[in-house]
Amino acid sequence: MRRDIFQAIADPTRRAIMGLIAVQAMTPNAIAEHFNTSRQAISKHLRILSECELLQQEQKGREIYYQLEINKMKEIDQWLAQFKAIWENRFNELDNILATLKNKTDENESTI
Amino acid sequence: MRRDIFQAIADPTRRAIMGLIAVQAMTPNAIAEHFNTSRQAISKHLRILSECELLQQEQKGREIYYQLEINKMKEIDQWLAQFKAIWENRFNELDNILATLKNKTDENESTI
DNA sequence: TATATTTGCAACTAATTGGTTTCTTAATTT
DNA sequence: AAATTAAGAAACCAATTAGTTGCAAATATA
Repeated sequence: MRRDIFQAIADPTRRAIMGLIAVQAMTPNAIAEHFNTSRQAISKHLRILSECELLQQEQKGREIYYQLEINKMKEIDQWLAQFKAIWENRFNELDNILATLKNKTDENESTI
Repeated sequence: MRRDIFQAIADPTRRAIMGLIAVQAMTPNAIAEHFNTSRQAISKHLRILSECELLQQEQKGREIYYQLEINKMKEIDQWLAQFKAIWENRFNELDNILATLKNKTDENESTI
């Protein structure tokens, strides 16, 4: 049952939960009200997110407020960086091609 | 069998495949040599990636060269943007607090 | 033409997943 | 003190998943 953050975000309900508690901490019951599934199902999702260290929790009486541990999300960004490097590089290459084409056009224009 | 890009990247083998063919196109056999699993298993992963529109393929004789469709990866970046906005915002807030603290210190120093 | 190679597809299996129901614990309210 | 509320845990179920084995189609080579 080794879980990682990529498995955590694979489920659409979990992604929705993450969006919900990204800014504001919420209790499991409050979260469950936003979905069609049972509180227990949400509770299991919260446990999975928790195992991935994606949650902060604060107990207040018998309520537990969960909030997204936003710093953990940087791990996805870091993984994505290798691909971002490629698409930005290709964009720059395209940029160079366009610039070269433009220069050639300018040269042609100057000979008119 | 509705697949999305988040499910595609949930599997560690698939993420490894993606890293492998991000820069250079490769055949299924060549990809499979990098892993402990069978060629058929890799083939299934490629099919899943394909269904998520994460692959470009080019047939050359009886070989098929697969390459990552890097533009599709931007979808993850777009989803991540909402969280990035939060962590950058919090960083700026921290920045402001530090700046305020520094100003106060400067004021105190000027009264010495 | 016969054989070998590359690949995809279908059927099957074991493990995992997301969900439900039921139960327990702990904290509040009446 | 009794009833209610919030939440986690365990047992179970249907669906999905990642993998295997076996096979068929297409291309290349002898």
